[in-house]
Amino acid sequence: MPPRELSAPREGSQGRGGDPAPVRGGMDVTELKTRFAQALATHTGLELGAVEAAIARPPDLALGVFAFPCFPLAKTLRKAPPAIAAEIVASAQAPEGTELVAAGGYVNLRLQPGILARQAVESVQAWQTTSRVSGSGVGRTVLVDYSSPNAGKELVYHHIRSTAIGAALCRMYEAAGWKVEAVNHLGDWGTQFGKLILMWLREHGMDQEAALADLPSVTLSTLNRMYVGFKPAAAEDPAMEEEARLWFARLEAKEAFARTCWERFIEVSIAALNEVYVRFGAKFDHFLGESFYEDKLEATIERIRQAGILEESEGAQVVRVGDDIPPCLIRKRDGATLYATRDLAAAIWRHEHFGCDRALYVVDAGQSFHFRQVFEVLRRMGEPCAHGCIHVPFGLVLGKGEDGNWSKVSTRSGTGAPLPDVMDRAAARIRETMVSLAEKRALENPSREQDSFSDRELDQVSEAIGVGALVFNELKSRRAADTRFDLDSILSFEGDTGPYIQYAYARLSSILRKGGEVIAPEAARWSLLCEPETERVASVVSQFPERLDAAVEANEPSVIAQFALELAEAVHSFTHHHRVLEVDATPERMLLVETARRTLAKALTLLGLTPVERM
RNA sequence: GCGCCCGUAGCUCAGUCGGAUAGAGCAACGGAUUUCUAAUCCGUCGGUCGUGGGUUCGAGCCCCGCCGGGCGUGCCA
Repeated sequence: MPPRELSAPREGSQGRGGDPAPVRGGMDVTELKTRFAQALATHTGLELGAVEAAIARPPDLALGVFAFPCFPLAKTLRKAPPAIAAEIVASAQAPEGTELVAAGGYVNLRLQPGILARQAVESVQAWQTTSRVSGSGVGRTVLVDYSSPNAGKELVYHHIRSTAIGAALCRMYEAAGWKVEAVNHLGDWGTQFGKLILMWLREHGMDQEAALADLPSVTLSTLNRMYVGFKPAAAEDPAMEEEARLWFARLEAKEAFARTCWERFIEVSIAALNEVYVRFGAKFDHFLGESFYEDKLEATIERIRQAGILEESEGAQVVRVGDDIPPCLIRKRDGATLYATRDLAAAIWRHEHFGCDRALYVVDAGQSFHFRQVFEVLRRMGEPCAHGCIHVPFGLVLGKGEDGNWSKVSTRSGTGAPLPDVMDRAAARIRETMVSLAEKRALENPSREQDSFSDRELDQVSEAIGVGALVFNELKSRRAADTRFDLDSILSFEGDTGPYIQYAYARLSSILRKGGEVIAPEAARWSLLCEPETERVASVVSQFPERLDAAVEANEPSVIAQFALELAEAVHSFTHHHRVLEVDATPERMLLVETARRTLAKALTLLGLTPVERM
């Protein structure tokens, strides 16, 4: 029985050269917020923490960078909020480089021209030198269990969801200072391997020696062919079902022939998986499949028994986990163990070997129930790993059916198609677009010098944009939402898409290429970076660390995806409104362009997209 | 039946700790190219935030009821 069936799979930055100058004398965003809070606290008699918690961001950057609502004070002070705001502004001292403005019931903190840009530049320099965007996770370890497909089968499109989310989470945690252990809980055990062994034997006339000798020729498509072929073959010869079960029993008994075949099948599967994983930068520190825990199950059950929570119920062994949900099945009536048993053994083993503070299970929302049970059993066992276990659920990948309605995975809509094939198709479509666009440009503007691409570059760029577009589509919405597979809108250069962000990055890169050297921040005339479009870029850039922290705490890659979109929009607006090269403010604008570019590259990389210099 | 998730513009979605006029993209319509990539930008149109109560100075957000949809629910994984 395959673990985690189709509908339920478990599933570099390119900064420019040049050493960033050391940051000094600057004030980053959080520091500024604290100073603002201090100024307010002394004049309101409120606790610093309470003030800091109340501070919000105004809806419009023109109002300021921070806002303090005075409404809650109205009752105690017995004054109208606008009057309170006016009083605070009159008496409190604004931090250096800022001014306080009363607006309605709010006290807003406004920055002097260019301060925002300076903050952005210094913020990026700070995280660039430590190569970590935020330090909130330093000293802690997180284990991320993701992708976790069945061995012996090809990845199909919907596997992209767990893989993209999990891989992004790994990089996000790393960027926040965590030590990350990425684990692939491969479905590498069960009767399906009895079927594969039997099929392989049949293909060699039931001659074990011949079958063994031919093992090196096994590829993923061999496995796939046998997997698909078993059902029709067994329909003709019903005895095969029993034979397959027998072969799995021999595998469990470590019988040499079965074991050797199985090892080769797993080896081929992992190699094939890695070929796909590398295309979205998914990496695993450990492939620890279900088979790995087989010899640890009895000890796990013994531990449950010793905790005094194992009960007999209707012939099975169970643990009661609450009044509102059914008990967690540990051992079936026939003595066999279950999915939950393996997850319990895995949770305990992993915690003992990796010492992780947090363990994420990036598995679809359909298995919420299962994880609730497993985590509750761990808690009742008194296992220390229990409190750090977090199920990170996500919605379905929907495809458009022939009737035009969105529905679950199916081969026809493309969501059940092999994942590498879809990636190839996406890359090919981007390649076509690039070529036809180049032709169009040459026609419309024959005098202008056009970028030309070698075949190799064209391949690399279209791969990065095409695959990146697929990944971005899976990450841009909240995990809980279902995503929709519609290649046309995914690959569009317009709207909330990967290519739109890539284009912003390529534009910035192009400007930097043509602009040459970037000045040191110490030499910058900050007040020249004061237009609304310029400040918008600076504002978004300077929010990166806090947004990353929020994303990590919520285990939500979409927070980073939305951030990347916001930054891309700000960048497009900026480059459209303001010339960077050959103007008075060129040195300063170049500095901002470089800062935005580095930030965009980092955000894209966190999500699993490869930034492209030209497109 | 019970549990979990979801319901925001015609469509797809954001909306942070409850805070200022609920924001984007697509679609539709109208503009912008002597300009570093127009794969872009700017504007117009479009909302009883499913619904009825409650808490609050203030609710898309919190609480309760109802309606609609999805997923799950004892020997699969």
